[in-house]
Amino acid sequence: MPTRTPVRTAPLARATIADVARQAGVSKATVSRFLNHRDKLLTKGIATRVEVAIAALSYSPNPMAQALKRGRSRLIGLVVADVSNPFSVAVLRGAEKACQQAGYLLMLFNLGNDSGREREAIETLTAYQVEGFILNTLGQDGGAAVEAARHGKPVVLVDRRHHDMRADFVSLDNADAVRMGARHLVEAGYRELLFVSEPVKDVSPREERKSAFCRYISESENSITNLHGSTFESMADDPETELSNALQCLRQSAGERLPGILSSNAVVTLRVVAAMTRLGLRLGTDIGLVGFDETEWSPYVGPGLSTIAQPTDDLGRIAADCLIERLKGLELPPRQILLSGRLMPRGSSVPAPT
Amino acid sequence: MPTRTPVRTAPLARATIADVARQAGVSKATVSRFLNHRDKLLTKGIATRVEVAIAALSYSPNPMAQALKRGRSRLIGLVVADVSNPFSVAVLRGAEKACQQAGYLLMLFNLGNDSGREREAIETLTAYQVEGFILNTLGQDGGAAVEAARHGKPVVLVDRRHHDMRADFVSLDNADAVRMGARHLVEAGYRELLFVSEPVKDVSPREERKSAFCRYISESENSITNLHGSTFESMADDPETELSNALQCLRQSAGERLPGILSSNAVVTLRVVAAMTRLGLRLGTDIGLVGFDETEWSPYVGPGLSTIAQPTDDLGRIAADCLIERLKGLELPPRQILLSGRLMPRGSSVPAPT
DNA sequence: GCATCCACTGAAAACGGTTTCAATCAATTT
DNA sequence: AAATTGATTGAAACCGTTTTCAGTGGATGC
Repeated sequence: MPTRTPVRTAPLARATIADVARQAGVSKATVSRFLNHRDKLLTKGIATRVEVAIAALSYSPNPMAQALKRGRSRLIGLVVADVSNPFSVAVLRGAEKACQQAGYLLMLFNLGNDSGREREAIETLTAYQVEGFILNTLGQDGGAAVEAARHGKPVVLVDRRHHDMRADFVSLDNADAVRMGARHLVEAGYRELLFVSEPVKDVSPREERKSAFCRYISESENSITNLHGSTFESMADDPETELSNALQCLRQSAGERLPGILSSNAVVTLRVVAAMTRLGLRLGTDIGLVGFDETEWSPYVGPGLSTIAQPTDDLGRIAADCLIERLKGLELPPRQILLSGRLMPRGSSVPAPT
Repeated sequence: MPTRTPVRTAPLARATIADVARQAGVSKATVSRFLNHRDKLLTKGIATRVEVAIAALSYSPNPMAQALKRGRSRLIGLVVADVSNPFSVAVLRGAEKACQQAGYLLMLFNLGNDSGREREAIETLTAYQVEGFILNTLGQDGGAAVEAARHGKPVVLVDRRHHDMRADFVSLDNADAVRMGARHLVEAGYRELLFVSEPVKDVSPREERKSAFCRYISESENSITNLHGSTFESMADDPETELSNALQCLRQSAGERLPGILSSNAVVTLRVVAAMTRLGLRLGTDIGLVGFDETEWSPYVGPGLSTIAQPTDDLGRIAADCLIERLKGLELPPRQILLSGRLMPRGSSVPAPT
C-alpha cells in the first residue's frame, strides 16, 4: 500500500501567523490570542474563523520565535557522562518520556566521558535557551553547573552529586544497595570480599559505594567470623593486567575463605568477567560476583550475573518531573530523592556445592 | 580545592548585542559584523573595542534569534528507532562527534519503537528549524520524511531505507555481511541453517538480510552437499515459546546435520541464547550461532558469541558528514554508501570436536 | 438621550539578532 | 580646489511571535 500523500501540495515554506491572520481576515494579535488563551477572549465567530484558517494552512507556531519573545523555549538540557553507558541511556529514556508528556523537548549533550567538555555543554545548552538542566556528569568541574544555577535555571542532578550546589538530587540509594550486595555475597558463603571500582576521583557514586562497602565490612567483622574485605580501583592506563593481578592477590589472601567481588558498575563487571576468563576462573565457584547495573545480557554471561538493578527509568522520569515542577514555579529547598535497588541473584554468586 | 568563582559577579541575564554595542560605543550592526565577518569589514580600532566589550560582558549571540533571522539554526535532527538499541546509540555517538566538529548540534528524537510517532518526530523537529535530518526509523510511515524532503530539508537515511525517497543512504552492506556469516557457519560444519529475525514487515535491513540469506542458500545448495536453510520471524506477542518451538523443529529437521543459526540483530541473538538456555542446549556444540551486531558483552556470553560487527561509529559519522555536505550546498544525485561488516568468530560457531 | 462601562479587537512595540540602505569621511583623480 | 571614489559605520527594517495600549462598538445607568 503506497503512503497516502496529502491532497493539497504542502506549502514550501511554513505558514506564519501573519498568513493565518490574512487568511482569516483578522489581526496577528487575534490569532495569537486564539493559540494561547483559546477562546477565552474571543468571539465565537472569530474563533472558528481562525481555527479553520489554521487548519487550512496547517499552521503551527515557530518555537524559535516563541522562545525569543517569551524567553521560554520548552527545551530541557540533558547532559550525560557517556551515552554508551547503558545506565545513561536508561535515564535518558525515562526523562524523555516525562518531558514529552509535559510538552518539553530534550536537548541531549553527550560528554563522551570527556570531563573537559562539561562547561562547553552547559554553555551551549544555555545559549539555546534551555529552561533547565538534568545533569549526569563527571563532576570534575562543577563550576559551569553552579553558574547555570546562578543564572536562575533550575538544575536536577542524577546519580552524580555536587556537594557545593543547591539542587535537587535523584539517585539510587547507594549505601543500601552496597549493603544488599555485600550481605548477599556473605550469606552465599563468600568471606574474602573485594570491591572493584573505576578510579574514584571525585565521582560521587563511586565514593559512596566504596565507603559504604568499607563501612559494611567494619560493621560486620565482629558478627561474622572470618570476614575480610578490601577495595581496588582500576587505573586508566592498563586495567586488564592490573585487574588480573588483583584477582590473583585476592585468591592468595583468601586462603581457605571463598573470595567474592562486588563491582561498581556494568563496565567494571565486564572487565572482571574478562579477567576471570583469562585466568580460567569460574564465576561463582572460584570467585563470587555481584555487579551494579542490570542489563539485558546479565542472565546469559557465564552462569548468569548476579546484579543490583537500578530503577533507571524511574530515576530519569523522577528527575524530569522534579525539574518540571521547578519550572512551574515550585519553591522548595533542594530535595534528595533516593530510590532503592533490587538484587537479582544468579549463578555468579552461587558457590560450588561442597 | 574549591571551584574558582569568576571575579566579577556574572550578569543575571545574558548580555545582548545591544549591551555590547553600548559598552563599545558602536552600533549593533557593527557588533554583528564583527561576529560574522570578523575584521574583514572593520577598522582595527573599532574591532578591538568590540572585542573587549564582548569579552567584558562574556557575550555570546542568542542562537534562537539568529535562527529566526537567518532561517538557519545550526541544528540537526536525529530520529532514532530505539535508543535502547546499542546500534542506534553507536550511530548517535558517531553522528554527534561529526556534528560537533562542524559546529552543529544534534537534536535527538527517540521513537521508542513506536512507529506512530515518526510523523510527530519530524514535525517537532522541523518546528525547531532543524536544517536537516538523519533518520534511522521504522519506515512504516515514510510520508513524514518525504514531506520533510519536500520542504527542502536534506535527509540522510541510516540503516533503514525508504525506496520512495530520494535521499542519501548509509548502511552496512547487508548482502555481503549475511553471506559472510552464513559461509562462516557452513565452513565450520553447520549444514542446517536457520535465519532468525524480528517481523520483517517493511523494515529494509530485515528484508535485505532475509532475502540475502535465501539467495545464499539457493546459490550454495548445489556446490555444498547436504546444505539446507530456512527462515523464522518471531512474532510480537510471544517470542519466547515460539522461538523455543522453532529451535526444536530445527533440530528435528536437521537429522544428522549440524544446525546453525544466523540471527538478525543483537536483541534477537539474546532471545536465541535465552531459548537455548531454557532448552538446555549448548552454544556451538548443539546449535551454532552467529549474530548481527557486536557488543561489549559478546565475548562473554556462553563460549563467546560469534558476531558480525557493524562499523557503527563510521556509519554515524558518515551520515552526519553527508548531511553537512548537503547543507553546504552540495548538489548530487542521492548517494548510497555501503560499509562492510567484520566477522568476529568465537565459540558459538565452533562445533564439538568429533 | 447621553455618559459610562465592558468586552473585543487591531496597531504597534518589543524580543535579539542580521542585512539593506544611506550617510560620512578620507583619499584619490582631474 | 572641486569632484569622484571607496571604505566604514549607523539607522532602520525585518524574522515570527507575544503583549501592551488604544480604539471600537454595544449594552447599561442616569
